[in-house]
Amino acid sequence: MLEIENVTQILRDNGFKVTPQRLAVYEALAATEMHPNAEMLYNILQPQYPTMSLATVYKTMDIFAGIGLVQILNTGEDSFRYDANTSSHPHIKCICCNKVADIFDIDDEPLIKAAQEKTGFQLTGRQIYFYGKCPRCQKISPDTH
Amino acid sequence: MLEIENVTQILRDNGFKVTPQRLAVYEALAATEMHPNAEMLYNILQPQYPTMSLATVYKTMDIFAGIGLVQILNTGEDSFRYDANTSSHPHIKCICCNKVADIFDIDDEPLIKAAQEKTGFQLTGRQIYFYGKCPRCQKISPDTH
DNA sequence: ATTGTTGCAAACTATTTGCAAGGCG
DNA sequence: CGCCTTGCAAATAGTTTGCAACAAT
Repeated sequence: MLEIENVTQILRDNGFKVTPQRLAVYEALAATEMHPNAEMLYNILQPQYPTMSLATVYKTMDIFAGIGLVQILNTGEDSFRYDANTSSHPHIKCICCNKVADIFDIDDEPLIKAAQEKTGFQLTGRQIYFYGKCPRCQKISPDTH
Repeated sequence: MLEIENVTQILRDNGFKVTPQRLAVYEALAATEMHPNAEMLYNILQPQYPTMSLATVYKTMDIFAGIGLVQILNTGEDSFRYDANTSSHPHIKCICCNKVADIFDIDDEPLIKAAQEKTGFQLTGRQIYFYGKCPRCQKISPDTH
């Protein structure tokens, strides 16, 4: 969730060129809450950037992930999703509508500390995913699942 | 981590036939702690079951996951890993040697409860992955990462 | 001017599927 | 014996790569 100037700066600092495509990809990701995968991003960008290619989206996300501008989510689907919020927050996915949401303001420190102590690992990251039925889907189809 | 008789029973109860391949796949998975992906399982089984095909491993894991005999792990690799222990325990992966280990006896209830309250979801499952450097790799290459 | 980037198409890889032969119930 | 399963090969889908034209520095 950075300003374009900051994205520009971070790209330059890491030896990458600043291109309209890269900024557009970042803006599109930062502007949505849907945690899109590469194809969703490509479809979002298509109208404004008709020559944008899926390969560019992938290459861009690869670079962004490498320099800490985005994080990659594995919710168990066949494709990766992306999040412009790089803080290590848990995510939750509705098993009915497939929406992926953030969970902020939840204290996972005790769990992390316990994991570190139990395993002796030097922890560098984590991914926490919850699955269930969202409030909306509970109303629509209360019985399924 | 069930006995073969139990696996047999569960397959039958769910209307699936009991075949040597299915039992072999289950045994191979239950016997290892490496959290293998389909290809690793295939390679493990190959010597004893030379006609075993990768497709059979995939189909079998699909059935097993469906009837709760295995769980599928997404550690962020390009392939899924499998675990014969279907309890919802966290996993930890070494970013150096890529080993995936279980974390047992860790209390994730508070986090789950908090997630449920924050989101209003009816939770049905979760996946918790930690990443870092294992004790062994810390000794071998203390500086990297 | 140099070097990195784009965008197309082709390559690649994990997984799934169609189908004929075979095996379980 | 009927139907499900196997195992091969082909298909599929997400992602990556090669490369020539192009653009950022």
